[in-house]
Amino acid sequence: MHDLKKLRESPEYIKDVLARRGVSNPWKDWNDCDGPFDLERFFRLQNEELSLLREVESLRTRKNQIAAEFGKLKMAKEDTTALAEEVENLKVNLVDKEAKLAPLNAIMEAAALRIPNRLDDSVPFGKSEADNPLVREVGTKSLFDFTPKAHWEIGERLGILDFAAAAKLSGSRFSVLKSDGARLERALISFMLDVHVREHQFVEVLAPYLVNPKSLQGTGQLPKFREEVFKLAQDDLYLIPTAEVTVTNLHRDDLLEEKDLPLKYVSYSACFRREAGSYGKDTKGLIRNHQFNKVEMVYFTTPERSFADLETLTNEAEAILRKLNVPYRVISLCSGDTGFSSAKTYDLEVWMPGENRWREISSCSCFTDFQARRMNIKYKNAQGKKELVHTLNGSGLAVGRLFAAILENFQLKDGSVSVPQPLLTYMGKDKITI
RNA sequence: GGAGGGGUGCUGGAGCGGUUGAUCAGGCCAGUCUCGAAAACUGGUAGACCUCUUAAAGGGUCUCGAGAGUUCGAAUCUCUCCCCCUCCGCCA
Repeated sequence: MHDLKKLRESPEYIKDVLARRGVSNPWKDWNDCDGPFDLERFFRLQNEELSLLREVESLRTRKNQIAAEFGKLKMAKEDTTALAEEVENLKVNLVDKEAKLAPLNAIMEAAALRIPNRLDDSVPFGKSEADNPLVREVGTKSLFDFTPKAHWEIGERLGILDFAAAAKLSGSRFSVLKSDGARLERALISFMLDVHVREHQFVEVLAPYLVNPKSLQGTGQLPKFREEVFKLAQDDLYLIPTAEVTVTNLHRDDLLEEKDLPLKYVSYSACFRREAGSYGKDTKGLIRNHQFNKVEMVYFTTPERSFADLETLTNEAEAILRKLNVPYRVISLCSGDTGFSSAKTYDLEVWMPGENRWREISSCSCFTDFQARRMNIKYKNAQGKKELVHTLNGSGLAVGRLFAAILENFQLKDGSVSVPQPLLTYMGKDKITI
């Protein structure tokens, strides 16, 4: 969420925010307000809201004065009928004005929640993922003297992936891991957590998978991505789409100390996404499941260093791929492809020889103060002043996709898969065979 | 699920319906003292928003778990909801 005062005082600011994203009307698809909503209406309602607020406040001022005088008169046993009469008329007016103001407040807040974060100057302009510039490519793609298979073929043949069983249990876009598959998944989770905790000084967190709507709003999943999250209707609870939600909300309404920043957390969690609107896309394998495992990294930092921290965070995610020797590339998301709450995002993509394409495996973003403002997360700076923190997060990494990348990159001609060296102690073997 | 207790500022803890945004203590910050520190003493210590000013200061509104109500006036009374704690039952 943006600073409301800034939005009001500077139409130029909001126009700049939108222009950077190439968005002309952030409310285009907004259906919960009566009638079309655009910038013009936004500013008009803002003015109405403000003048109404001033009226309400001055009426309340008088009301409070009357109450105080009333008390004094009562104490002195003097006549209060004149005041009683005045306040009675005043209240009729006040109630009327307040009744007009409340819905206006609500609609303006909802409108403000739909304005995306301001992109950093370094974010390249572009329309779609086709315009994302390559930052670097690391590792070399293996040469196969056979046609490499897709991970679902390898996995099913080895008996470590069972999509038929998953369909029986739950439906499409789920997976069942068995034997060395289950163990590999667990190995990857442990390995990544260990690297981040031991080598990158993260604090490990294990948090609930069910959260209240307020937590989802804090990180910006609501109201914008309502369609994406699973909701438990009876309880007003939601399944987290990422551990970013729980970990970032850990410090909601907190006041942090500057000396403790950056605070670095890493959390494993299962993640749940409805994947509405992606029917028929990536229906096979582990790439796009309703439930998947992910190790997530979160930073709470200062405005001065947040973009430098984004480089560090990205590098920390990359470290996993370098250690495993999986070829990958880093791309910088262009304006059209950067997420709603993010000011700048790097994506990590791994090479999938079976599919002959790159696949996103991590997304590292700097949210500036966009999330912190909604969550009211501040820190005391050197001058003792309270200031909003900056938040960052990145996958470190998506486990299912990494699982798939390992099967595809380290598959052998005989259908077995060699286990990368760092995973040997976790797997207890160097090869997955039938 | 049953019975009971409780939610107040950074923390603890007060608060007959009337200058109580809130006594007091602790913490924290600053100052005095000191070579320095401790102790002692003095002062300061909520946030959001509106308004005013070049700025500082000032004025105003709202906030005592959340929401609604009673009243001229609510932290204080009423209702609903949420959360926490204790005991019993059930349970991984």
